[in-house]
Amino acid sequence: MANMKEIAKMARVSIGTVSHVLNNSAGVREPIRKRVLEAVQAARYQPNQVARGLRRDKTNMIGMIIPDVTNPFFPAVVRGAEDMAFSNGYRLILCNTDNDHSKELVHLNELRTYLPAGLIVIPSNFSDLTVQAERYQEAGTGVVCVDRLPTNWSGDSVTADNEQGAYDATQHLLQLGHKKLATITGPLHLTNAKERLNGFKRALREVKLSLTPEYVQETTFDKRGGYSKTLVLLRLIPRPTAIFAGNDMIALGSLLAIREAGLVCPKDISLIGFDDLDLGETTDPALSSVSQSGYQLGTTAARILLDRIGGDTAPARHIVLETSLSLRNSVAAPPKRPKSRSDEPART
Amino acid sequence: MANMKEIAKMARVSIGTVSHVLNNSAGVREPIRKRVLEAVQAARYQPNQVARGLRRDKTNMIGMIIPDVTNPFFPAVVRGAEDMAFSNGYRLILCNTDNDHSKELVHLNELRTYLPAGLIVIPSNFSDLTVQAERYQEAGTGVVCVDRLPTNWSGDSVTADNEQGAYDATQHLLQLGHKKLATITGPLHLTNAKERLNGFKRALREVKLSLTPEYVQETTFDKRGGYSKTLVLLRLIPRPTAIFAGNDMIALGSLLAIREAGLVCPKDISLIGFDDLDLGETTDPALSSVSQSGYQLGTTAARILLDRIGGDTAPARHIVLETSLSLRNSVAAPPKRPKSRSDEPART
DNA sequence: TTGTAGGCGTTATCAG
DNA sequence: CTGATAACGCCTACAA
Repeated sequence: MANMKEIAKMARVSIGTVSHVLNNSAGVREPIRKRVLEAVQAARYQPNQVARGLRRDKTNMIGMIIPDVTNPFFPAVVRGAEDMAFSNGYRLILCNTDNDHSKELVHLNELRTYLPAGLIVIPSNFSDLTVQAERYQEAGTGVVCVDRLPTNWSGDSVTADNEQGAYDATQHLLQLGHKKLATITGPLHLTNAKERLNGFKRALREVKLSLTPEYVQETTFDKRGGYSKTLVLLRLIPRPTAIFAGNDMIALGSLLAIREAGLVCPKDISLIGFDDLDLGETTDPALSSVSQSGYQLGTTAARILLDRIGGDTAPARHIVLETSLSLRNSVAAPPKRPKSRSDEPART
Repeated sequence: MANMKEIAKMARVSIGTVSHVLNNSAGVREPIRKRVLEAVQAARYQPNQVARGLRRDKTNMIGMIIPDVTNPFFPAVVRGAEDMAFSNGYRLILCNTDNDHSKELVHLNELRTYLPAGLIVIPSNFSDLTVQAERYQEAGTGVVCVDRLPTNWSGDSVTADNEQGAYDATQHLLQLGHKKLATITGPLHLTNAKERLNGFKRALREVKLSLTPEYVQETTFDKRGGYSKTLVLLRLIPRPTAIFAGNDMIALGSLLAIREAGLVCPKDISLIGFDDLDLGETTDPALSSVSQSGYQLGTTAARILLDRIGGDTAPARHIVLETSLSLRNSVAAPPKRPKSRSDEPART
């Protein structure tokens, strides 16, 4: 592969001049400049990014650590980050953690030796990120946290307004007349799960509805979790008439459980999710959901990083993106009359 | 960040010895070896991958070029590749092309300057890959093609047995008694789409059913394409009683169109997809599909690459992974009696 | 404005 | 078996 020395020879200039032309680091007289550029063209020369990285102590790569690309919500974030990074000349190194904080640690340590220009992280459960990020900061490498934050995170972050989104969803259910509202939350040590629960609670509080502890079920952010916890909820007496699911995967599991129990959504029970994944459109009924843009989460995170790379030293930014309610067919007013006495509160 | 020089000083040896210990490139006497390792531990030293890459003219990164992470089938491939690569000490640089071959070209050119150890590509439409790959081969960098191949691709490849999978699906429909079979294919310049069509044709040929040209619709591999082409099919007289969709996204679009047309799947019309995506489980009816493992596609591709990196110079390998039929509720026997005369063949 | 040369952190070659 | 030392390709003072 052609290198600078060859280009210099071809253009009959010194290697330093070639570098100057390529980086605009010194005013090079036009005729020479042109000669260099022509040589570059002719040889289809492209600077070796590895050598450049070594010299500059920084590469054009942005590390991205996520739980799992395979999980429908994350690819959108990745894509957003990739688009923004790419159009600014940066490439993404992608690492999966499976929500395993020790795997995250390995990636964190490893990645630093690639001299990335920055790091975008969707932290795993019980992330050590705060400690590790300091080592990056020392090297002048920015770290942006996305979607959920480790406890005590004080660096840059981009999240959705989980609390408000959950509040809106819950309020919508309340307005339809639901009184027996349940929620299936994600792991409550994740900030996004906790915030969503808080939004749910706030909406109930506002209408002075007290929270039945059994109506709050915590599980993992996946279909299986939603399925099993829904079975639990459906056995309760009185049975909830609406479920706010911590995310769409949980909601999907719920839907399956509801169907299997011989109930009909939304006639017997309303369901609303969070994330507004594409696959919510094709379920039956189509899933109502709190919409957040993973793509925008990604672009925003990359944007912040690019600013930091560009020398922005302002205090940490905490961007919170708005959510909106995406209403489809999985919500309706609660059933007028309970089907049987067993649906009534067991007040006797 | 600590470097070799510091470790050498700490262990009171030369920098060369440190390198030898770290790479086992020379038998170092145990006491010294131990001293070095202790220093490495103490300083939490990790070799700078960029410097190493420059020196070796090869990094520990594997470039991966795909159409779009956001497209449900590809993340699985990415994940498979990432897992295999990671467990062997390699990292993935991910690039999206949006099926745009000029964007693919940019990535292909750019990526080379990062001195990747290898490249995994899911080619875009009209890919120039064959030409570009030669430049990689010259540098001794392996390139593996996945899922679909550019025309004339002669390098390593990993694909599913698209032809057989399509054949199996079609045969299943035939065995249920369907005679009016339609298919909605992906872009036929993509090898996987073409092979799937070939499988479909072979199954028909085998039972001496002639192919009605209007029953073959070509479109893009997405929901919208499936939707619009299904509308076309549903207007045909006689109307097909079964549709084999080129992939699950197309099938999803089909399902929506069928529903909208007031028909019921599978009672009025059977539907079978390809890929067996997770989201096919939650549609109503649950989607039958030809199952292929994207994950395995990814791991296999990475495995080949690792072998090449390890010095394997055997002739190009063309791995074809088996598919299986994943039967759910979207297929049934054709309706016994046509609802109206218009469903009958127009033989008069 | 252009050229020269040193060095980024590693590895590899070659003496000792 | 261990230690100097010269690259790898590029950038950047600094000198001319």
